[in-house]
Amino acid sequence: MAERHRNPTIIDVAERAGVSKSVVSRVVSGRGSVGEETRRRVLDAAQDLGYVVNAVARAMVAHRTYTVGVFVRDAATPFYGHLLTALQERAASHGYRVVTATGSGRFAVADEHRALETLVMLRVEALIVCSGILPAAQIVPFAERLPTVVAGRPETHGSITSVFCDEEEGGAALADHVVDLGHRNVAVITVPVSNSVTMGPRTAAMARRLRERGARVLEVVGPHREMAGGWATEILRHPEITAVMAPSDRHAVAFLEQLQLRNVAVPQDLSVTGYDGIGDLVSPLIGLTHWRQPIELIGERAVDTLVRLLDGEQPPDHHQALSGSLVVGRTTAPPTR
Amino acid sequence: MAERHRNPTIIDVAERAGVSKSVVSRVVSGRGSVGEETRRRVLDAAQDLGYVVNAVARAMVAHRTYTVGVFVRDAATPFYGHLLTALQERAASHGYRVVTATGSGRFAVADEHRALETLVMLRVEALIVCSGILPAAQIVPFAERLPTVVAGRPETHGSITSVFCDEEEGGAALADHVVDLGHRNVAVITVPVSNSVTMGPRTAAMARRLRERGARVLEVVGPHREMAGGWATEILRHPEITAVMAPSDRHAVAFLEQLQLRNVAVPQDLSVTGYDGIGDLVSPLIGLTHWRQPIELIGERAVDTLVRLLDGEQPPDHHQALSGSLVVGRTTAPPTR
DNA sequence: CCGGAAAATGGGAACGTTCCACCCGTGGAT
DNA sequence: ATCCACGGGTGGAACGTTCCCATTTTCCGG
Repeated sequence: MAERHRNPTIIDVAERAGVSKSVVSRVVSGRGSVGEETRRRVLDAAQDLGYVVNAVARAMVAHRTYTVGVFVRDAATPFYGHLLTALQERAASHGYRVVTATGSGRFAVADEHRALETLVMLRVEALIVCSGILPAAQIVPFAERLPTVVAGRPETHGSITSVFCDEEEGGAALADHVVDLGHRNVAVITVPVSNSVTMGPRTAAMARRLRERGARVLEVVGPHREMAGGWATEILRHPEITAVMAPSDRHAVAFLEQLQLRNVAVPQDLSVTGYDGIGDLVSPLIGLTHWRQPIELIGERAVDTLVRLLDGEQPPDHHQALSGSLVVGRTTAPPTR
Repeated sequence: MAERHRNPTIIDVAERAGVSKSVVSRVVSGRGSVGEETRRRVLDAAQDLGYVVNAVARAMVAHRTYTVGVFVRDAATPFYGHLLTALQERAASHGYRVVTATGSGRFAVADEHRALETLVMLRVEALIVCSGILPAAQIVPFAERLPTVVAGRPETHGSITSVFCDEEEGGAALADHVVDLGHRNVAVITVPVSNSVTMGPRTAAMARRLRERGARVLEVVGPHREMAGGWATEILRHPEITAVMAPSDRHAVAFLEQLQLRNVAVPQDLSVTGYDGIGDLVSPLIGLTHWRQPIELIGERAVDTLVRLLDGEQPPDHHQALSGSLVVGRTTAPPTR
């Protein structure tokens, strides 16, 4: 099935209006000149028949789809959800459509490769990759084929342009904030770089700066948020710890839940920091101290850069590092012990 | 520009493999029989040339795009973000791709019409409309053209199938919960039906059930979350009010923020309820009492129904009302006065 | 060793546009 | 009167597939 009533074509309209298909094409595509009277007849005929241009046929002959492909590993997370929306809107304002391909929930390289391949099949004109995980090696073959921008994380490979928020800066700023408050024994929930190109460097930066400033650091390895209970147990075993730095807002929230269950008061007993700045949803009410990434800006810049590449221009910079900002909430305070 | 190096075609592959284009077509599309040795040669040639099937050309001749169009008014809200993700994943599991069209931020009917028209241009095979606002009259002309499912809200128009979560049930259940706790003076932040097909009925149901159960109801009209300060001022002017019911989780959170600013303790001074169940992000930590809609299930059902329609079957039901569930958190308690 | 079915291959039309080359009047400049 | 430019119009090729039909090759039983 699924072969519905055939859509009217340019030829049907031409017949009804008593002109050739060329004229109809010129009317609907807006290029070339057509007599006023004829134009009106064509428009009427199109209206009567319910004619709508077929973008598929148009794309085929024009060799252009006005579509950019977005690969996002997990659109369900708020960070990527926001980013996706920003990309979509900005692309639309440039006259491009967005097709999204998602990797599988499980981390399967083959699967992600297939998702990217699908985008190529669809003849997207450019690629935006949003994934803190997909390794550069996977992206390069596609980047050689299509203009590609990696959004939300730095990417050092030569042929790829990336738009991101400097992780060092954020990690260091948060660490400074914590040390400035007077904390000397801090736990950092670290994520191996091999696990996330974003969270790895940022937690590394936190730990480094903490140490530079003379604080003692307890590193708790914790990529998965489900392990928050484990972090809590381990951290609370060290009573000297007065502050905990999480690799993301979501990690921080998961950890806060655990503290709530254990009746640990925040920020009296323990200060907690996050990272990302996902939405106004959590922040104001919970008042999480965090480093805010300008998600919308990242999305806009990524699309703008891509459009420039599509127009044959060189992007101003291969690595566009944007600045975030420190948001001081109510989950951090001077230590009480 | 934007006319990059031409992609290799089936013919290039055929030449290199020393066969006709028909053979290549059969190999890459998997239909028809090809000799083992030949198949290998073709595959090798394709690999060498970096050939990837052109879905545009394929769609043109097959009259199928394997694409469904999703119209969502504002993808940035968590509710629709979740729904979108669910739709995307379910569609993928059926072999369909998803193209999203977004209405403008401002409420402009013309704009939304154009967004839907774009989807028709792209020859999506079916339509999923996610919008608590777009009126049925706007949808009908498209629904007559393409199989259409409205997701997330009831739709009474005959030719449209809808998958939603019964608003009456949720509103009533929440009202029962509040009355059962002993509240007798309750404020409901209502939304006019003209403003939202979902929030209107649900707040109406809340108010009705409250009255049926003998409670006094103060209706505060408040479609926009930015007005939360106003609601707080008005409600706090009525000291007899001990509970407040919001039309959505986001409204509830905005209201909670205001209460926090005014040092009103929840649930001691005031009980608060939400509606939607957006993500595990807010709920566990804030512990908002709310009616949970099965967002993923709505998405899955919507896609499944659409696929059935595409296969020429009749959907089991024009209006698929799903059940939500009451989530009792820590923002509601018996009144203390 | 032959007939014939089955498997493998090739050629061409079709899909719905756009674009190009061309044609036909009309009217102003030469 | 002739020429040319130009607005307005026509028909056909091309885009990259798939599918149908014709043709060739293979293989098997008699």
